[in-house]
Amino acid sequence: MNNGIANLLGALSLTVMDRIEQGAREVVGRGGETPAALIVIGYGEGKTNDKLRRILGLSHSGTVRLVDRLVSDDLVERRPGKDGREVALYLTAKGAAARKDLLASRISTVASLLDVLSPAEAKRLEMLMHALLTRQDTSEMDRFTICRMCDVKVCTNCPVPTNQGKR
Amino acid sequence: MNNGIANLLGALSLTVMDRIEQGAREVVGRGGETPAALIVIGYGEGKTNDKLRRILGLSHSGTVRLVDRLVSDDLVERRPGKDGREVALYLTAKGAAARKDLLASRISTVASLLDVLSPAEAKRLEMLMHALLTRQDTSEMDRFTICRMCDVKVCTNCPVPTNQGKR
DNA sequence: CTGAATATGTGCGTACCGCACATATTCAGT
DNA sequence: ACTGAATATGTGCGGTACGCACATATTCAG
Repeated sequence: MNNGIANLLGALSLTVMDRIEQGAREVVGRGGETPAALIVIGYGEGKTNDKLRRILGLSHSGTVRLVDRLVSDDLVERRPGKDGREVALYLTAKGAAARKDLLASRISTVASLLDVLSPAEAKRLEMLMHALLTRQDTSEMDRFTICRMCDVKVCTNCPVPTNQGKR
Repeated sequence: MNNGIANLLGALSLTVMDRIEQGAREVVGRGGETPAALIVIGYGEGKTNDKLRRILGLSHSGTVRLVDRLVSDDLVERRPGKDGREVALYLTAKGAAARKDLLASRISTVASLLDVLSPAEAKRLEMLMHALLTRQDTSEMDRFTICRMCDVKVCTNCPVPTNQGKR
């Protein structure tokens, strides 16, 4: 009977995402999965269109149009990939800057919610969230999708299983 | 320096909302704020269009079109309100059933994520989340917006401040 | 009784995304 | 080497979700 806790986690997650999305929209002027795409592309440069698609959980055409928007905003470049079929996605200088702002906005937004906790409480919460994520079954919970907005600079000791390899 | 914790909470919130939204789309066949609207309308029957708008954080016209969709799906009825200008929104029988499914889907989805925690861990997490929400400054964190997807049936001891009055 | 405030509805445009289809490249098997 | 399957991308088309500006109807304050 975790229903009360589930409701709490649902409400908390809703407000956290409301705030993150609002901040992201202010930074890049776009919504949906577009901000996440910018972060994912910068996470591993030269990423292919199809890998991006799977991480974001979008359809193929949706991803192409998303990249179209990023290119028209001068945030992303399409370069020829190793394989003649592939497209390699790279951030422009403007895109890298926007990505940096995006990550900073996300962290500061969420951190401001956490400020009401004492250091000891924050530490306990951290351990519980860490355990919660570590113990999930990764086969159905794709780690790149979970981490698609993460700032690896501040994420020491990532709890999501098998997050070592770049692939 | 809550940055590591902030990143964890961001990642957790993202996956929680991913799952809730996916379940909601399967239940009502719609996305965006439409599922939340169904829950909010059922939360206090006879709600006016404008109150719904403020809770969902949408524009006026966006709310009108959202209600149009709910009406065309036979989930909501527009009845004349007390004030001649107002419209009173009511759930149809189909709408009430869909709302119930929506809430059940949300709770079971989140609860399945929580199943990896021991009862003691879950209790600790509950207390921390409760404190986190209770201590927020409600003036900028509208409580109805936070709770717009909550199931009041399972939310005993709601942490969001001044949640007693209906207004 | 007149103007302001409130509440709703509409025309129009846009962002975001999926389905079906077309095209180009690579790979496996005979 | 050649043919079909698999892979990766792009496009036509449509639908959903939403905002801005405007129009309309009702209520309220002076």
